[in-house]
Amino acid sequence: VNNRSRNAARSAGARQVHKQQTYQALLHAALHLMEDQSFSSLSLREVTREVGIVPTAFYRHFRDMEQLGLALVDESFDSLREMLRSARIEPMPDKHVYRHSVEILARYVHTRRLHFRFIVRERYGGISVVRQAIRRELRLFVSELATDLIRFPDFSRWSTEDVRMVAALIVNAMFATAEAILDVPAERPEAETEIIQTAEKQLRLVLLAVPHWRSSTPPIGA
Amino acid sequence: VNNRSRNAARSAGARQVHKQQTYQALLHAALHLMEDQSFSSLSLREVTREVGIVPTAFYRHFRDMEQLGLALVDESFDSLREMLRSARIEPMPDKHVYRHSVEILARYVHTRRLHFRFIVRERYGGISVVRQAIRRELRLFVSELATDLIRFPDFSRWSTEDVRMVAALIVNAMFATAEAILDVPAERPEAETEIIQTAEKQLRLVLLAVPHWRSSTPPIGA
DNA sequence: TGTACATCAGTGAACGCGCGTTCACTGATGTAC
DNA sequence: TGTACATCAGTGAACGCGCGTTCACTGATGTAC
Repeated sequence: VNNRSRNAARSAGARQVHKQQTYQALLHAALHLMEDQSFSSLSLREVTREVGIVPTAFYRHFRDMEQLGLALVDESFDSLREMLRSARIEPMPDKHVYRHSVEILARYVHTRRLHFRFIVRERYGGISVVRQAIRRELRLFVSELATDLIRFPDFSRWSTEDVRMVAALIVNAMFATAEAILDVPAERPEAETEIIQTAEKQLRLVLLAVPHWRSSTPPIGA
Repeated sequence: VNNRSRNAARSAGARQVHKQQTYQALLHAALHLMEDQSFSSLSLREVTREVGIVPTAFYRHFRDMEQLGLALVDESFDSLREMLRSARIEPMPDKHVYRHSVEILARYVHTRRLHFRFIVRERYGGISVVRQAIRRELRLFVSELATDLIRFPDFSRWSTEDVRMVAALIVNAMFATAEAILDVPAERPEAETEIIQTAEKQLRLVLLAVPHWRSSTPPIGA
């Protein structure tokens, strides 16, 4: 008997499963409602209405909207990290490495549209707590990209700080590209091609400079 | 008599002057209140309360908050253009052109703090009408910078499109830098030095690539 | 397996509040002669 | 300059509305034996 109850507690019961579904529905409803508005102008009642539960049920899942916002930051950065992992794993054609990288970005912007939109929208704009959380995650994200870059021979003698500088530049360009793709009007899908071409050129330009770089604050011994 | 009335109408009467002052006070109050919140979460009543007029008096100046937002876009981009003009007019030391450019940016971020914050915050985040207006102004701003760049010998054989691509990259890095400066905590002012150094390096890196660039879509005849 | 009790996701009524907007108004400023 | 009328920035009361949050509740699911 004791065993059975322990197992029931360990594996998810019907109640737990259902709660988890509502939780996910709240996150998705919030992202979905951000089509035409920012997170800060989203109301608790709107979100619960979209999910189909009563406003007070919200408090079974989050203390307030701020906490929901933080959950969205976590979920959205999971998508970004997955993108980075794709870029690492997929075979990179030496010839078209820039094109291929930008295409991975474009693909994730489409499949994880709501997550990208959330980060782009709330990165500078929204409520303080969410903005801080995004800023923190973004710093980690830049570091992860820097770690990837440093493996390439061109960066082998670079200082950590300078690699981060390049990574930050690329991440900024990447987000501007993501925003541009998100903004392509439905009636002009061909606009995306131009955006991708521009992003590819920007990436190519930045990495073209790398072999010629000489830091103004060279590492000790240089 | 007729003359006098015409002159009175032409030169600003006391009433006109006072109305203009209230108008400016509304714009400034809105920018000021955006310290801890975005424009979309700003209420008409908050703004009039800050100015010290009754809510209904707002309608003597703007049809609604959206119109006030558009006025803020115009005013803010005037500040940005003034910055570009500074960069054109001031003598550029050949040796430290990157450092100097970034310092002009930093100076304007401080003197026009509220305008920069407004653009950075509302560029991706806020209400649609304001976002569209910023996007439009930003495209013009990129073109203006491209026109400035194209005067430099390194860009002489570049296509217009490619110069715009570089200008857009620089403007994005510039805004990321502006945001970072705006975000420097009051108790750590020395953080700004690092931000400026990074921005300078990014600018140097991008322009280092320029002489080595070969467009993948070369102009006819190349 | 069956029963008695505990848990807890979701309900529904109620609250006080700040909001945008309407309307008729006031009184200082401007205009006409 | 003086007077009579027009303009219009700002006033103040009032409205209906959606909001976040409280509270006591219900009833399906879970637990103990």
